[in-house]
Amino acid sequence: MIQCPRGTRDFLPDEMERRRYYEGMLRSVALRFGFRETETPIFEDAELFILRSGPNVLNELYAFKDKGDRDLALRPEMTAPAIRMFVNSMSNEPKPIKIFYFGQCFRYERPQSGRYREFFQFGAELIGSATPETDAEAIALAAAMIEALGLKNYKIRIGHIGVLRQKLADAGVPKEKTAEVLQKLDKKLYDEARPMMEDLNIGTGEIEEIFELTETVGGTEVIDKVPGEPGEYLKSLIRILSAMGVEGVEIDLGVVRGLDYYTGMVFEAEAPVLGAEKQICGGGSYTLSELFGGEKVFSTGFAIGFDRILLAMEKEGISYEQMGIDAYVVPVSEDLRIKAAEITGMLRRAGVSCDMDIMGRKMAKALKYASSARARFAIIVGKNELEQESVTMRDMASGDQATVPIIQLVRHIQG
RNA sequence: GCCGGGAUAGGGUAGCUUGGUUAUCCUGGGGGACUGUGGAUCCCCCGACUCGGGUUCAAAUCUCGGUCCCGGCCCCA
Repeated sequence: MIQCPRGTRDFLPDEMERRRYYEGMLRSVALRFGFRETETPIFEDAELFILRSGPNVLNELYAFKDKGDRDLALRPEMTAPAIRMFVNSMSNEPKPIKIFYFGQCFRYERPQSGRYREFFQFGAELIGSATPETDAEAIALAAAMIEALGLKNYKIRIGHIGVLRQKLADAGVPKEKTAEVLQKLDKKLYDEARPMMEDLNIGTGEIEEIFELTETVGGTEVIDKVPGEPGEYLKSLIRILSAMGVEGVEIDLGVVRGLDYYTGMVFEAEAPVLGAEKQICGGGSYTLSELFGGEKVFSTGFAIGFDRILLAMEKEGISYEQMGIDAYVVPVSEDLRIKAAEITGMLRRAGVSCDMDIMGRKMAKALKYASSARARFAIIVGKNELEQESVTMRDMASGDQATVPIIQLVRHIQG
């Protein structure tokens, strides 16, 4: 038996229905915020992902050559494709550009809880604007999406990469070492960061100050401790968020978001129920367009890990009620199958979701099937009722039955 | 890439320590008892030892390897 490749999944009808339901929910929230949906290819020129990434990214890239000897890669994320699309064909559109997308991404990683090799992301980008309002829009959208799904236990943490970057630069950390130091600071590996900075002749006092900055964590009141322009920026960001009704965010200057294309605000959301892989959302402001041959344009974006957030909801006990169909048509006897087909066709044309027995089952088994198909009504087509151009309509939940003229059937089902 | 735990019908499981007839039970699926009424009962049927090698008279059971799953590390655009 052939099974699905490691780290991938089949989605059976019940689960697929649930996923589509919540996906639709996210989509409608994004639309409500004035974002418009886009879609980019699942594979791209490998260059697109290699340009801005370090060796780790490369190791986990699903890259291959096609028959035309082109170097391609399955997308590991969707921000780069979105910006490529912007540079290719949207750069003359009125700003700001607000887009969102949903789709699968691929990373060759070791699967574990909430981590797959094929996984789904729901992301949004605001392109061409660099105001605090822009960042607030992104965070507010992320928060509204998480709220809409009904997740209770989550935390949004906002940082500003400019603070640490500035501090490191002032302290004399050379540009090419910055990323390395930031990486250690992100993980709070002070014992490793300290000798690294000592080697760069950074004074002990300054190292302590740097460490202190990464420890600036807490409610919005800690903003006062954030120095300089970033502090002012975060202040106005929080003010806007609060005006929009987004409360309870945390400030955490230790949020560094690993990679070095972020330029200012960065944020993450996590759901503690998930354990090791608890991050459900991440984003920030960045400039990428010039890397892909466009002008330098400021953007803010984020992505929600769809699989993870669904997992978190499950762990919180948020249950999803499966949909059923409106009606299941069952002929009483063999000679009425054509009549049943006729009624089924009529109902379907009228927009009633409707199914009928196609296995030649007897009535008892057909009703049983109707029940497992979650039909609201069974439409029993029998000789006696047909004499008055009627059928029996059975409420599957209550068992109540009524004789209904065929011409009124649609109305009865929809009412 | 590293560490640990696993894999028995579609789903959930017993058996494995101590190798030995036809691999247990529940559920599910198909048909029937019921010729015009479901989720009840009874009967019949379908359906599994993850794959490959080794030890042995004999392997679901012991052993080695592959694959996949689960938890964690690394990483996380």
